Amino acid sequence: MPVELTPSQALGLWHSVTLEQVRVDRRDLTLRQMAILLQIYLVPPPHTVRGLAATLGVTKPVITRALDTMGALGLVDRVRDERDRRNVVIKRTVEGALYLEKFGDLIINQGRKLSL
Amino acid sequence: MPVELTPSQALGLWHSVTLEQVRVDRRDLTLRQMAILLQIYLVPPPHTVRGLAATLGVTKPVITRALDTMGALGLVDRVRDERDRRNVVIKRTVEGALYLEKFGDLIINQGRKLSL
DNA sequence: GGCAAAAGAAACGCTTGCGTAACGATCGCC
DNA sequence: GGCGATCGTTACGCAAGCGTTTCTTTTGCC
Repeated sequence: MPVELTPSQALGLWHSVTLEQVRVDRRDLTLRQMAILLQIYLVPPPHTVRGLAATLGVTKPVITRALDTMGALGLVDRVRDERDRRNVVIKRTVEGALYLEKFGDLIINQGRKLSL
Repeated sequence: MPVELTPSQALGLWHSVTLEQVRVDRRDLTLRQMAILLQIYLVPPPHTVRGLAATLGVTKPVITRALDTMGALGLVDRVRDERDRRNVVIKRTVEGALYLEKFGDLIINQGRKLSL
């Protein structure tokens, strides 16, 4: 079931959601951090640094840094993979799930408000 | 005409758009910069630093810096208001309009691809 | 057991953004 | 004409992100 949007609706939705998010959230995640967070929570695990780097098309340190930051915010967690101790498996957290749930509600609510 | 989205659709849309934007765009605007850009292009002018700061709920230097950056990228332009020379009027640019047009297309296309 | 390959992190120098505070230019108004 | 208020910018010290390179740990394989 695709979502059909007009150009006005598409940008209008992004506009209102972005605006509201800036107003409400002190954390101000970057676009990359948001992409990583959504990837972790919407795509079935396991997630590794290397895998995320490949998916996003960025270098590994970018992922490491983003995980540092979002880990400090409690949005994700890192656990060493015991079966291959070179790997780190990125874990979801309750707080991260709540964060995205709230964000999803924001999108839905702003979508409903779209007039044009 | 509101846009009705399920939670999966809302976050899924954000996920795919964000991901694609990270992969494609080297500019990597922050959330605040994006909010400012959309505000400038979607809301009727005139736009001032003070007005944008109030709308976003941030301080004026935040707007000044964002305009510096986006100005250097050619996405916006600044012109002194001749009727009240304290004011600066923020102007749209062709490049900025193109940027958002492309971004809108991205949203629409990713919306169409949504499956669940 | 030895060694190249792989994964993630850390180090480096740099750029950009932040919040607060101070500043210069311009206005309105008495 | 003077003067407080307003607008946008700049300065400051700091935190966070960047790309590249290097390092450490661990693996797989001969």
